[in-house]
Amino acid sequence: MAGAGLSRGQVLDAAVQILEADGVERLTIRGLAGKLGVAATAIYWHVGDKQALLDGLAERVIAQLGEVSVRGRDPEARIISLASSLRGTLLERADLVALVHRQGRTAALFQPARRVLVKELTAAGVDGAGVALAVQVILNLVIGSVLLGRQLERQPAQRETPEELWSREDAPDAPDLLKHLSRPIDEKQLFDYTLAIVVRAVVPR
Amino acid sequence: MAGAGLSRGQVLDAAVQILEADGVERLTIRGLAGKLGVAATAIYWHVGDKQALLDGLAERVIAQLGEVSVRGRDPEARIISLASSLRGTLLERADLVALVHRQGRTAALFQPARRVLVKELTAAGVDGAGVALAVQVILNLVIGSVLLGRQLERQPAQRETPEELWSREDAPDAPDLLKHLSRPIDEKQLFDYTLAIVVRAVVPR
DNA sequence: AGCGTCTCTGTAACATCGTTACATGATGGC
DNA sequence: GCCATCATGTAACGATGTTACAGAGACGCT
Repeated sequence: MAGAGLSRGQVLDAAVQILEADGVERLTIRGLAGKLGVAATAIYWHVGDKQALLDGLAERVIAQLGEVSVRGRDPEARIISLASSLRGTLLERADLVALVHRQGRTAALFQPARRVLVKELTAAGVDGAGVALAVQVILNLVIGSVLLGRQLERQPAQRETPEELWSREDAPDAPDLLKHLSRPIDEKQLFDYTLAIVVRAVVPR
Repeated sequence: MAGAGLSRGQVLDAAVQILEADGVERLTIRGLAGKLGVAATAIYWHVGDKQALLDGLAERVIAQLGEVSVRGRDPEARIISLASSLRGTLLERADLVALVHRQGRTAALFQPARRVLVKELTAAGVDGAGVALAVQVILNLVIGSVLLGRQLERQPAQRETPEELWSREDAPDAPDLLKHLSRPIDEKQLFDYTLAIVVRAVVPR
């Protein structure tokens, strides 16, 4: 590697790999340098200190994961498909999203989706104040779902399983209720359900 | 301090203080010991390693912040007040909530609220499957809002202000829309709005 | 060719962090 | 008085982020 010369891009690439494979806490300057066959100081030369490294990663994630696609005929369907597919994309890279969040760049990550939503909602006949509000409502739903979903993925052994949290006294004369409460939650179903409610309330028809 | 003898409770108290004053990354074994006028090994004796310390903190936060109160006459108003006040309480200690989240104990933190919600929704006439779904929808709203709100608090200097994110081409012939988009978001208003939509859709009337 | 400058990399060190091995003091029961 | 348990301190290890500093290589200029 020493012969070919290092570049900022290569460093960030390797950092993303470590990040996705081992998590943030395992992303270390020395480890990154080792992966690249280089001394730690080379990292400092190309990308700066660790804060700059994380900023660079966030920037890259924002550029790569921000893109969205819309499908569907009516505004309601288009908005739902947008939010749902965005959630799916981000959930596949939930660790990267968490990094962006930690770096305080969440707003930037959602900017492309925000633009599209503005367009769709305006086309649907929502007025200025309503658009600004509705856009944020929908995006909050997405980011909330992603941040929560990440926890369920990354920590497969939640301390308490749903079964342990509920006892019979919580649902005195309703074994049916208890059964439903103890069932693990299908996050996707939950999201789709909430999304449908919100979009239906926000989009005029 | 050395004369009185140290206790696990005192250690956790001091840890909470550091946590709220300086943030997680500043919570260090040596710093904690120093604050207590004690050697680092004393911490290990009383609470174990750092993982155990964080677990203990999460446990304490869960016990203290989990409580909820409900006010209002009809089920809809009671549920809204519950969710809204829970959000307020958690937002005041958003760093502690983030810690609980990181420890994978989010479910436990919300268990008291979950119990109350189950009761309220059942009283409102929602059936088993509906209760399980509605409870989680509402709580996801709360935790999502808290996790997002924390970022806005803790990092007062978001990299991009709302004004910088929008240019005139985003709203070609609608200066009114652009004005609304550029305005900073009132998170509380946003939450109340979404909450009202969701509760109205979930509670039969 | 000689020289200087700029770019890039390595060596070595510093402070800080989590953690542990080990010794030492205190305290109370026998 | 003696010993076991409790509680704390000293000193060290390895890992981390970071920096000072030196050197290699390329390139242009005289």
